[in-house]
Amino acid sequence: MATAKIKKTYQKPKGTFDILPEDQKYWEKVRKVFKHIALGYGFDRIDTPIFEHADLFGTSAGETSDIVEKQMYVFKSKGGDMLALRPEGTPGVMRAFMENGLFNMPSPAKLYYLGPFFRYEQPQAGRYRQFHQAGLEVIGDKDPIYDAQVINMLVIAAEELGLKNLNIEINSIGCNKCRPAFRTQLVRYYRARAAKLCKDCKRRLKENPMRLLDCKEEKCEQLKAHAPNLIDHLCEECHDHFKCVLEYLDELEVPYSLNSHLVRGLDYYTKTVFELFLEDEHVEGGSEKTHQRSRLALGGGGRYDNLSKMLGGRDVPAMGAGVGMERIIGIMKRQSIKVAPLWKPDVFLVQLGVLGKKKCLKLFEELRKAGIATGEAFGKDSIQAQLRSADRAGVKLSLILGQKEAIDGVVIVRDMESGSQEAIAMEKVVKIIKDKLKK
RNA sequence: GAGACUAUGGUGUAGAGGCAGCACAAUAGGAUGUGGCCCUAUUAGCAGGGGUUCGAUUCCCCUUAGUCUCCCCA
Repeated sequence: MATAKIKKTYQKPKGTFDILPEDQKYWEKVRKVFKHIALGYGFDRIDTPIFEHADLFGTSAGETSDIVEKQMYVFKSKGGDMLALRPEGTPGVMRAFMENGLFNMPSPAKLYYLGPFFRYEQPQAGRYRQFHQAGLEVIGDKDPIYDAQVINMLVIAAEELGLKNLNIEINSIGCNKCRPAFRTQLVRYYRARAAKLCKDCKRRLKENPMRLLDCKEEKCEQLKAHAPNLIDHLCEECHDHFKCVLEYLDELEVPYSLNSHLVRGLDYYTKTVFELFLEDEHVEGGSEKTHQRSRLALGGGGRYDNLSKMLGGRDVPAMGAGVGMERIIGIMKRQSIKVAPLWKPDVFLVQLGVLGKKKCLKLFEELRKAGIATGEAFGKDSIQAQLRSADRAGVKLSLILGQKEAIDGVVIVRDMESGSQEAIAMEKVVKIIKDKLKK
């Protein structure tokens, strides 16, 4: 596909991509919808650094999480500090919240962000080493109503972008009170059957037993079926919390399904965890057409009541979510969801001769100030070439300003569809064009 | 970290062990001031390295990149 035109060492690093002009409209659309929704729910924007102290992520996500173990870009800065490109958004936002004393703002703080994140991985469908996420965080309130609202916002945003067949998978992974007991039971269950586990799970059993629940190896799946169930072991508080979340989701008519094996890979999560999926059905090309049904994760999140304390702060409950922008855009493209171009000229300015060219420069300014999208091909001097450009730009009207017209103080307005032309006095051009475009 | 497939102008493609073609796009023109259709010209390609061969873009190997699966997730 893309052919090497430049030296290999100058080419883009693996897992990165350029967002070319033709794609910008999708990005702009996603950003716009997300911002609009965030504002509609009273969220304020926050931007945190692209890199942070590596420990911030290590402590929050857990040293044995995949993200920290093998996906983080860590580097030593000149001062000797170990820094890391942010692999996700939540720790940075929580850090900013604590560091800037945002708990003194009206509580809870409702924050949103958009930006690039970095994880070292094998690139594949919708997965890059530099990717973009849009995120929401509600910090400072433990009420389950925010769990539901944040989840709902993600669904609303996806729907507004034209995505269909969305589904939330949701689970509760308990809190510091109930999870340890559950974990003990889980370990006991699996230890008795350790011989049947895949090699990854043998490791998980020692390091992070909760993750045993989302292994997809067949033999582990079989064991999972009879493993102790998280939801049966929630303490009263967690149980009630979860029940409330589900009731609120019902009230909002958010489509969801329970998934007792959803645990998510980060240590800071408590209680509610969820992922947003799109059930995508598409036809694979090739000689034998096969209907592929795939579940694509668009985003996810959960409650993280422990994070603040893990980072050495006071006890601050919080709830957050994020979506992957390239995944959303990928689906928008695959489903041919129409997005309006960012700019399309309404009129085209055609200039002829030295004097005409000069006058056009001024006329262009007036048109632009009046909010009329104006195309031009000032570099071309032949009328043919310019009209050809006008045609390709798909404008309704062309304005022709040549030597003769410049002297007479008029502009020729040509209707590109009918081919009819009329000379209009320079002073009236802007107004008349505005009227014509309205029709 | 494990595996599968792919690699021809900017894009999409054809091709054969012996001169690399087509379409689209781009650029310049087409009786000196009028677009679309059309015509002419120009620009531009076998990912990189090695091997087999008289000769390799074609066959073989390696590298790289891309796509995809597992893993994990966004």
